Amino acid sequence: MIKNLVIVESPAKAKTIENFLGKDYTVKSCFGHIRDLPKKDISIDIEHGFLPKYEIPSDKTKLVNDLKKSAKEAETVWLASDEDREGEAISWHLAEALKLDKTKIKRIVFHEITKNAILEAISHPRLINNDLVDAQQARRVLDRLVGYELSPLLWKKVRPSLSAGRVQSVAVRLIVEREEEIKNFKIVSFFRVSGIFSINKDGKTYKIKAELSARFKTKQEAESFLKKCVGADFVVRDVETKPARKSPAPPFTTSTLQQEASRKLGFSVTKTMVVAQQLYEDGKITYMRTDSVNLSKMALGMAKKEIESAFGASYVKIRNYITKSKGAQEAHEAIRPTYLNNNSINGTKDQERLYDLIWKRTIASQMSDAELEKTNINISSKSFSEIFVASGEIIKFDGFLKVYLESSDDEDEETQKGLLPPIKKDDVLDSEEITALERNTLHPPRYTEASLVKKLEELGIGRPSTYAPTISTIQKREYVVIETKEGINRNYISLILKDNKISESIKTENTGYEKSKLSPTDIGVLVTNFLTEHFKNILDYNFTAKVEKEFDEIADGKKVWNQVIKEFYFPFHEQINETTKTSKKVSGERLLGLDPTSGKNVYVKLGRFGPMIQIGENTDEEKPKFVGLLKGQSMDVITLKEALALFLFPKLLGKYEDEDVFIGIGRFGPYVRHKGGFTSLQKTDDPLKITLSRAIELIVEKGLKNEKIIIKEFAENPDVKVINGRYGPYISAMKLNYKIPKDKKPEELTLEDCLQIVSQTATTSGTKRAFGRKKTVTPKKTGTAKKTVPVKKTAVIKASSKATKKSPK
DNA sequence: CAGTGAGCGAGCTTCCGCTTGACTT
Repeated sequence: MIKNLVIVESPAKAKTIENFLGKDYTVKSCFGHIRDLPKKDISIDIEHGFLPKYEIPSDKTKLVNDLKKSAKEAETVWLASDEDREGEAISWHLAEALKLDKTKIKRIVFHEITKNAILEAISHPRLINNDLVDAQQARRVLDRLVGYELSPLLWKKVRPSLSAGRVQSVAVRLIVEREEEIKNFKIVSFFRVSGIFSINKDGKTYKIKAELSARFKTKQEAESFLKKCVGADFVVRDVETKPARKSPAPPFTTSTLQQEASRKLGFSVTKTMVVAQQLYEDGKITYMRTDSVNLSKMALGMAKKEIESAFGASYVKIRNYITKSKGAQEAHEAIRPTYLNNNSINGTKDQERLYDLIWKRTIASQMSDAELEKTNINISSKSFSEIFVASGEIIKFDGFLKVYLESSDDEDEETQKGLLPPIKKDDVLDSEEITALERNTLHPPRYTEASLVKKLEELGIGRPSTYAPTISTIQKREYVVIETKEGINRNYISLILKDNKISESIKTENTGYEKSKLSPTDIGVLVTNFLTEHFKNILDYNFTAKVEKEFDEIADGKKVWNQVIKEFYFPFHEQINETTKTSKKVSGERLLGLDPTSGKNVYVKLGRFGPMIQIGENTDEEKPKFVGLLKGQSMDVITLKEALALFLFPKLLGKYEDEDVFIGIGRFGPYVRHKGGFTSLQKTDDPLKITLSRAIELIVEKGLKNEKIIIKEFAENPDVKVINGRYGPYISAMKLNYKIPKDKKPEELTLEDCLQIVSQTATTSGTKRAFGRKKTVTPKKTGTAKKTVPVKKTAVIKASSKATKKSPK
């Protein structure tokens, strides 16, 4: 018998809370939302006040039934989902789906998982806030309407299976526009002058590096300046010293954790979240999806104690940080170690490194400012009006810098700063060397995953739980790719004045190298241009901020949710209708020139399967010739020559083992064909330049790999094999696959062992079942949804090639 | 897995935000 049932969102949280509450309370988790709009269609009754048709997804029915049973037994059901819009809606859905008796419900909230906070919450229950629930419904319905009306339009006008939405389309737009800026960026070169000066004092020689305050546009100007420096006097005009302070960064939120883990550890945003989830489930850190910079009183107390004992009381400064980000809902604490006295943990390397980062950031956030002293030495001359400046910085008190300094995205070359020599006003300096180097202005940097998250957060677009998935989605849709751009070698002029002589030389530098940056694909550009042309309002960077304001008004009871949706929807739907009618299909078609052999037009355009080259017209009697673009080629810049080169495939390279070796370009990119077998080229292989010996290498490699796939075969029974699959070894018997028990070594299995495993799996119903490739079964009647069912062992189902066209990947 | 791209038409694709395992060959 359950007296009190407490429902929280996360199972890890449930476990912790149960310990605080004692045996009169049973704590269960609902694993986030338990109901949603079905995926198959729009599921909103537009005519009747935009009534959403919710359903419990199939993978949640078991869970909901279990909760329903417990709730029935319980005297009181405590709905303890998070205190934000989504959390309130989760409580409401629970009340509805579990058919809870209103008198049994108590809604409670807490922002930190401490005994006091929980007990405090229990003593102050409230009712479900229906205004807040309505605000969530408005959010949900708006996103569904936008997503499910824009996407089908793209299927018609651009390409099937594409998608658009309030968040993802703006994310892609940011990347497309940045690329456009880079394309239009005009590189300007200039000359930067710096000098090395020296002085003898008290028997010692001091050297000092200073940079000229002015820059020169041309070589002539730089050269004439250097000429003025020949034999010039250099005097210290003044020495400015001023104190400065640096404050620590606030504790981590999801977004700042992703940024710092990317800059300091090189993690992708997904990797950061996976590792953080592991730490959370181990009880090592607090919840990792949060937009709050707040720390609990208990955490502040622990931080104070920890800093005092490690560094002394002068290093402590307890601070209250205030969230600056737009639309923050602050249902949780900042991300911090659960126990701040653990300055390290035992775990995987990644876990240890991420924990270390979180620990340092949290501790530093409660430490004193660093105190600095900045010094500028200005050096002038009678021979010219410009000034050389040497800057130095010394740390008077390190404060938080003892443990942590936030990294920055800026890639500017940092000037070396440190202690300057003891130089005073009116000191006379000798010039050792003065150089003028040609520099170039840099285009704005492409986004990294993490800097895109930062930008989205600034715009108030997306939530902590969606940053990583959004970045995955726009890559899955092939709107953007993550690439490392190799820099280009560029020559630059160097002028050096030394021993009263000016020498000129040409040097080379590598510039423009960018690692793992986001850039748009042809499809990304076309879709973004299409959407910004016809749906300027949705693609507007402030669209989310605007609707969020309305959601807030709904939450405050000042507006009615479906009225807000109505005002948005009808004009939007009209835009959809209008565009459907008037807009042509988008193909990005561009005429490249004439094909010299046939005299026909050569076009580049977006086809059903991606960018392609077409020779001839669709209307021609003879079918046009087609070929897909290679990876790395873009519709935007491809030339006629490059396009025509693609039609040389499949190309005969030579012979290997008496059989022809061909290079071709297929559905999955460039390949080698030999003896009827296909092998994909590696990313680094250029199909236009590949040699026969490299192709043979690939064929041999593939052969070796295939040998390794089969671990064991049995002559007595060819139907049974032990195979090394993508997800580890398994047994294949009579076309069905079986897991190998953990205590058995795959390479030592005998035929008898295998058959025993097969028979045991077959007879044990429930948990252990044979698994096989999922087949899609077409229902007899139209109108019913397609179902995916695993192949049953008893039924003899022949695999038809059509049914397996969905390859898993 | 491997040479598609017109057009016919059925059937399918798609959103954002909460949460974790289950599952893949």
